[in-house]
Amino acid sequence: MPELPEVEVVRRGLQAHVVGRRIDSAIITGPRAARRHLAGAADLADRLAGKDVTAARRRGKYLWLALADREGRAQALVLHLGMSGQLLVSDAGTTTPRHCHAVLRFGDDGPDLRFVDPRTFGGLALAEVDAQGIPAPVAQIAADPFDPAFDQESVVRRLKARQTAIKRALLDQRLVSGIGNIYADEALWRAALHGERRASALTRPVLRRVLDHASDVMGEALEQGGTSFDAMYVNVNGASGYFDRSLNAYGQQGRPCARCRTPIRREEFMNRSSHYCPRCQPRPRATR
DNA sequence: CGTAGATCCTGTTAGC
DNA sequence: TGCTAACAGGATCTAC
Repeated sequence: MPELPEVEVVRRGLQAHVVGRRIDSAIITGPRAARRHLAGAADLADRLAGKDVTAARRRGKYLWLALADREGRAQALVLHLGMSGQLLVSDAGTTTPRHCHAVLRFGDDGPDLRFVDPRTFGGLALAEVDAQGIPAPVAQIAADPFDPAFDQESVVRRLKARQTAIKRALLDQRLVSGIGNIYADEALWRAALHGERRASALTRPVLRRVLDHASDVMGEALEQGGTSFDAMYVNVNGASGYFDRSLNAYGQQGRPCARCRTPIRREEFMNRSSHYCPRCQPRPRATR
């Protein structure tokens, strides 16, 4: 599932293959893909035509293409991959894949950009940007750990005020962005913390540690994902090698914990799976 | 406002 | 072999 490292791999692909080109036309076929663009799919396609792509940026799991019109006015095409979104750079003649909901065509002879998303949790929207170039829908998203503006002490302060489970807080994109279920479980395993521990009850050093682990695990995934990135195929699965080799908790139920050999457990939490070592990460007492 | 749970969706896989 | 049910989870909406 695309979390920060996978989305960053896609951003780099957009940087390499889309930035500096002028959009000639757009075709938006999936109504759900444009649901965040309130004026509708046809309006979105109209407004994209003729725009220059000036940058490919990211905050957490949100991607956007910075756009400039003929007068140089800035806007942004915000892209979210959801659960299953992919951005493919492919020649216009090639077969359109199943679940392709949007195509950008460019004024040059280069390849198209296609948005493919079977589960349709992702989407595109045109947005206004602020003075820093941040699109309106991204404004309430917190900095991710790789953002120069990331302020760990501020996140720790806010975590100390949260009465909710630490895992839920880590997944709240308004607190710290980029972390999804996989990396939350991995960070909690590394920090030897059960995800249902109350955030406010953890000490500041422990909170710093879990944030550091989240940053580390995503950085390591990015290193591996970045190397297997195919030049012409911008694929959210670029980091899949990481999933095969380096996970200690996520999807490891029944396998021995790498620290203590106790079998990893899987439980339902927040309508999704949580994976943890029952010995290294003991469940909190029934205080919550 | 903070918190918690339900919901959207379809390809893949496990199990009978 | 073929079918069904469970499973995957990011973001948003609603209710309390």
